[in-house]
Amino acid sequence: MRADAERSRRRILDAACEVFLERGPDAPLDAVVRRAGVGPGTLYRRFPDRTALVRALVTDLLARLAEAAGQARAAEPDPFRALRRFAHAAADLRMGAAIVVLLERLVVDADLVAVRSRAVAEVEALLRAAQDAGQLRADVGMGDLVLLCVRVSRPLPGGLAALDADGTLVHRHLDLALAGLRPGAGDGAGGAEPLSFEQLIAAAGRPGEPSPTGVAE
Amino acid sequence: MRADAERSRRRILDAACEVFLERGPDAPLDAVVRRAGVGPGTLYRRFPDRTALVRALVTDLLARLAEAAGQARAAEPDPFRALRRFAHAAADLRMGAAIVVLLERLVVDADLVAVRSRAVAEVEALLRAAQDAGQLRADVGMGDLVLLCVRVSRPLPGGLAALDADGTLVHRHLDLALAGLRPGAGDGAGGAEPLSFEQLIAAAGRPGEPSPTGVAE
DNA sequence: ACTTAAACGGAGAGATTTTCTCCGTCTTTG
DNA sequence: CAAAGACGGAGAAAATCTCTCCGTTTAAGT
Repeated sequence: MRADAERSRRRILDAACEVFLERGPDAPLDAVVRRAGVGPGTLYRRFPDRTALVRALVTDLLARLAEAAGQARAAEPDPFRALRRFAHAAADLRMGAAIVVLLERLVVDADLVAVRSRAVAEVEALLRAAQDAGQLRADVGMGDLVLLCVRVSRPLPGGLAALDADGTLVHRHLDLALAGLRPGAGDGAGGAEPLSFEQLIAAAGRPGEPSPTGVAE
Repeated sequence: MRADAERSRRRILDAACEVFLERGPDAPLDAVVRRAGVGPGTLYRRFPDRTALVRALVTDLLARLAEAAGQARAAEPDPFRALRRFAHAAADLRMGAAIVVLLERLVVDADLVAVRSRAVAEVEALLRAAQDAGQLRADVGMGDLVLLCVRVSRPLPGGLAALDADGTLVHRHLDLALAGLRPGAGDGAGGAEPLSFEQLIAAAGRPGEPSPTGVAE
C-alpha cells in the first residue's frame, strides 16, 4: 500500500471515530469526509459503503483497546492502578465510546468475535484482579465499567465540547467516577445488580430499534 | 389558553427535550413533531421558529430545575442527601443535560438570566451546604457537578439506550459517581481546579463554533 | 530524472430529508 | 349547539446527503 494511501486511511478512520461518536452511526459520511480533510472520492474508493467503514473502524479500535489493556496490566503491578491506567488510555483513544456506538450496526462475524473476545478478556482480567485484591467494589460488572467509560469519555454535547479540547476534564471526571468504585465509597449503588458484558451486547444488538440515535420514529 | 392547546404545548416541549438531548440542538423539528405525535402545523403555529421552541424549553427546564433543588433542600436535612436527591431528580427530568445542550443556542436575555440565576443559586446552596458540612470534596465545583449530571443522565448512544429504558441504570451510575465525590474517596481528582459555573457558561456561549454537535466542518 | 501506476480532490447528478405553509376537519367552551 | 380556535397532514421549496466520474497530482521503481 502506498504511503499516502495509508495516511488517508488513518485520517478517515480517525475522523470517522470522532464523527460517529458525536452524531451516532448514521452520521453523514460527508461529515467524515470534511473532518478528515479528504475528498469524497477517497473515502468511497477505500470503503465501498458505510458498513465497510464501520467494520474497519470497529476492528481497529477493538485491537487497540486490547492492546491498551495488556499494556496497562504489564506496566502497573497494583491492580487498581492498572485498571485506572487502562480507563484513561481508553478515554484518550475514544475507544469505549466509539465501540459501543458502532457495535450495534454490524453483523458480528467470526473475525469480529475474535478481536472482541480478546479485548473483553483483557479488560475482564483487569477488573477481576482489582476485585480479587479488594480494591474494587464487588457489585461492579464489566458492563458498568464500560458504560462508565463511555459516559465519561463521550464528547460533551454542543459547544461544551470546547471546554475540554485537551481532554483534561475527561481525565478529571474519570478519576472522580473511579473513586466511586473503590470498595468503601459512598452509599450502595442505587439498587440493581452488576451489569455484565453480555447484557451490554444483548442490548446493543437488539433488533427492532430502527433509529440508531435512539429516536423512535 | 384552551385545554387541548396546553396539552399539545406540553407534549411538544417534552418531545423536544428528548430529541434535542439525543440529537443535539440542530435535530430536525420534524423529529420533534413525530415524537410528540402532533402535526407539523401544530408545532409551527405555537413556535414560529426553532429559537422560540428552544427558548421556551430552556425556560421551562430551568424553572423546574430550581424547583427540584428547592424541594430537595426542604425535604432532606442532611446536606449530602439533599444534593443526592436533587441530582436524581435532575436526572429523571433530563434537565441538566437538556439545558446544557441548549444554552449555547440562545441569546441570553434578561428573562433567561433571571430564571437561570435562580436555578444556579438553588443548586449552589445545595453544593455549599454539603461542602461546609464536610460531606463533599472541596475540589468539586458547580461545573463539575453539572457536567457529571449531564454525562451520567444523557441517554446512551444508539441501541444502548434500550438498556436503560426505565432509567434504573442512570440512577445506579449516578450513585456510583456521587460516591466518588465524598471527601475521603479515591485518589485526587486527576489534576485541574474545580470547574465553576461561569466557566461552563463561558464555554457554552463561545462563538465561532458553527456546528452545535461539535463537528468542525 | 523520468515513467507509470495509483491515489487524490472536487464538481455535480440524483435521491433523500427537512422546513414550513395552507387548508379542510375536528374539539373545546360558553 | 354555534363559533372560535386548534388540529393533522399533504405537499412545495430548500437543503442535505450519497456516490460517481474525471482531470490532476503524487509516490515508487528504474
